[in-house]
Amino acid sequence: MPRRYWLLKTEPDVFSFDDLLAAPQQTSGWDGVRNFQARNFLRDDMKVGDGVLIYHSRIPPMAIVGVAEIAKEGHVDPTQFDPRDHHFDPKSKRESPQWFQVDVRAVQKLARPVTLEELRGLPALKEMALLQRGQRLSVQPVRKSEFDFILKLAKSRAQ
DNA sequence: GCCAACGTTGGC
DNA sequence: GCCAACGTTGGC
Repeated sequence: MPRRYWLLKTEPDVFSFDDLLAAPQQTSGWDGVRNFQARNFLRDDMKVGDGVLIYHSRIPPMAIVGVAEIAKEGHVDPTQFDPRDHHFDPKSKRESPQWFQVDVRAVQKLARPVTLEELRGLPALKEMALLQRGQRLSVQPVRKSEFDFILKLAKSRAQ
């Protein structure tokens, strides 16, 4: 099975790439995802060693800011059972959990953020999920060509 | 803060 | 199973 590539969105005021770098072993559970399509990627498709782009949404500058990798494959997201947690799901039963997470380990911060604005209009990325109209999935597959292109972009125009 | 896009819920 | 109402995402 060849290595696959993904993009994970996060709101940096909630959890940023710097927070991931500061975590023990630079690793964190990617919990709180409450969308079935995204859940299926987390539970079924992500494998240890897969490459991950971390994207900051909502707070400007919206940008891809770092690279990570899958450190642990899909396992139960405990926040679904915690009534005090923002992501609590009263419909989730312990014997049949609905929501899953992976563990993600930081690999490197990009030399500079690659902004959404910059990504738009690049022919090499015109099919990238992040850039499609109306998309809002927080867990997205990324092509190897797109992953490599973005890493090169971050280096080539680094200040 | 606005609102388009889209996912989910629930009445029927 | 349909679909209107509602809630959320996330760029602007």
